[in-house]
Amino acid sequence: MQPALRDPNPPLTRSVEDYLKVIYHLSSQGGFAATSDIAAMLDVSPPSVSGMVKRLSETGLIEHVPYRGVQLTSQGRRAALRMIRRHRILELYLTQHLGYDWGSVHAEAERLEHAVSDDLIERMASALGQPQYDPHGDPIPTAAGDIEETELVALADARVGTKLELRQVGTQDAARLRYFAEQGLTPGVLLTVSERQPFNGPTTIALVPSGEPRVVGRELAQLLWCQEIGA
Amino acid sequence: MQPALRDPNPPLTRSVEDYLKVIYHLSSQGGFAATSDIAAMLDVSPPSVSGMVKRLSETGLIEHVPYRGVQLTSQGRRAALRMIRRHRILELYLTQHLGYDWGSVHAEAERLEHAVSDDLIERMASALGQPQYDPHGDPIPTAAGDIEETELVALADARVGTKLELRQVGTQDAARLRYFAEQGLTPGVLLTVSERQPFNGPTTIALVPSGEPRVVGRELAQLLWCQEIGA
DNA sequence: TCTCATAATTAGTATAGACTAACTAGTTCT
DNA sequence: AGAACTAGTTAGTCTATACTAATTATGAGA
Repeated sequence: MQPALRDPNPPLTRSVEDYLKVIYHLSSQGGFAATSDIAAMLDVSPPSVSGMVKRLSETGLIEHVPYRGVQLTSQGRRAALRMIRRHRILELYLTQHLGYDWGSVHAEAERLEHAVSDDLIERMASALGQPQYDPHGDPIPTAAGDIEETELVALADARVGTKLELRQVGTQDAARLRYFAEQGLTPGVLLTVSERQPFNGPTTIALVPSGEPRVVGRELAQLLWCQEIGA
Repeated sequence: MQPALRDPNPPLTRSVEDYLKVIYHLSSQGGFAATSDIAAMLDVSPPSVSGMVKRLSETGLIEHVPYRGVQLTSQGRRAALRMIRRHRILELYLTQHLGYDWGSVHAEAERLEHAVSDDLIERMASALGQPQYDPHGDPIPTAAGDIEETELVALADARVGTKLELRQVGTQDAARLRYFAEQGLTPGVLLTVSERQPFNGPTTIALVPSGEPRVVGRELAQLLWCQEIGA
C-alpha cells in the first residue's frame, strides 16, 4: 500500500498573529482574555495557549497575569491591528473585485493575511478607494494603526424607540449570515426599535425608510451590533 | 534588556511544493535533479535537501536514486504543475490588475501561491480571461494539470534556417557558462541558424536582431536548448 | 474555613522544517 | 590502482508549533 501523502489529520498551526488577533477581540471590552477562551476561538488545546502565552509575553507583545488572563501591550496591539487591517482589506477586495460573497470570504482572507505584503495590501486599499469599513461593517484600521472606536450596542440590548444603524454582524456562520441578508439586515441599514417582548423575548424593529417590520429572536438580536444615530 | 522580538535571522523554510517546483524545472530536460542544484536553487543546505528528498520519496512524490539525483513521479509532477499554474496566474493577475511590474511580482507570487485556494486562482483566471501564457510566453498549466510541451531542440540538432529562442543552458560548468555569457548566449536571446558544417562540425548562427554571427562547436551546441519560434 | 470543581499550568513528546559536523560514495587524475 | 577531490548522506541539534496526561491554583458553596 502507498503511504499517505501527508498526515490526513495534522494539528492546525496558528501563528503568533492569530493569537494576537483573538486576544485583541477578547480583551476589547477592557478585560483580560482567558486562556480557555483563546483556546476555544483558535480551536486549539489550552496547553497550547499557555505555551504561546509564555513566548508572547517573553517577547513583550502581551502581559500575562497567571491564572487571570492576558492583555495586549501597545506593541501587541499594533501588531493585532495590522493583521485586522489586512484581513478586512482582503475581505473587501475579494468581495468587490473577485465576486466572493460575504459568507465565504472569511476563510480565504484568514489564510492570505499571513502571506500578503504590506505593499499589496496598500495597492488593494487604493483599488478600493481607501475604504473605512469592511463588508461586515467593521471599521478598518488605518495603515498607521488607528481604528475608529465606535460604541456598539447589541440589538438585543437597545432601548425601545432608539434609531440605530446596523454596523456589524457578530458571527462568521454562513447560514446566519445568509438569513440576515435575506431579511435585509446588512451593515449600513437603518432601523428603529419598535418593541421588545419580556422575559428575553424577541425584538421587533422597523427598517428605515421602508418601515417594514422584522421580529428578531433574542439569540440573533445579540449578534446584531448597532450604533445609535444621533439627532 | 528586552529580549528580541524574534530571531533576527531565522532559517528560511521552504515547503514541499517549493521543492517539487524546482525539481520540475531542474529535471525538465529529462534528467535527474541533483541534490546540490536543488539546494542552490532554494538557498538551503544540501543536508536539508537530503532530508526532504527522503520524506518526498517516502510519500511517493519523487524517485530518488542515491548519489544520482531525483525525478518526479506523475503524482509529484501533478503537484508541481499545480503550483506553477498558481504562480503564473498570480503573477499575471498582480501585474494586470494591481499595477505590479514584472520585476517585482515574483516574490509576492512566491508567498501567495501557498496560501490561495484553488477557488481564488480560478476566479483570477476568469478575471484574466483564462490566459494560456504568462508575460514571458511561458505556458500556464491548465487546472486539470496539462501543460503545453514546449519542445526544446539542442542547437546542434536544429535545422538550418530556423529561428530560435535560447531557452536553457544545459550545464552547470562555470567556465562554459561564462563563455556563453561573453558570447551573448543567454536564455531569451533570439537567433537564426545560418549554417552547419558536415561531419559533426560547428553550427553558425546569427543573433537577432543584431545579426552578429557566432560559430559554436558541436560540444557546446549540444548544451544550448532552444525553442523554435513559430510564424 | 474547608472542600471540590474548574481553569490554568507544567511535563513530556511529536512533527516538519532548518542547521553544522562528520562520514561515505563516486569520480578523476596521476 | 591508488590518492585525492567532490558531492551526497547520516548523525545529532534547534525552533516553533501542536498534543495528552498529570499537576496545581483559584474561587464558590457547604
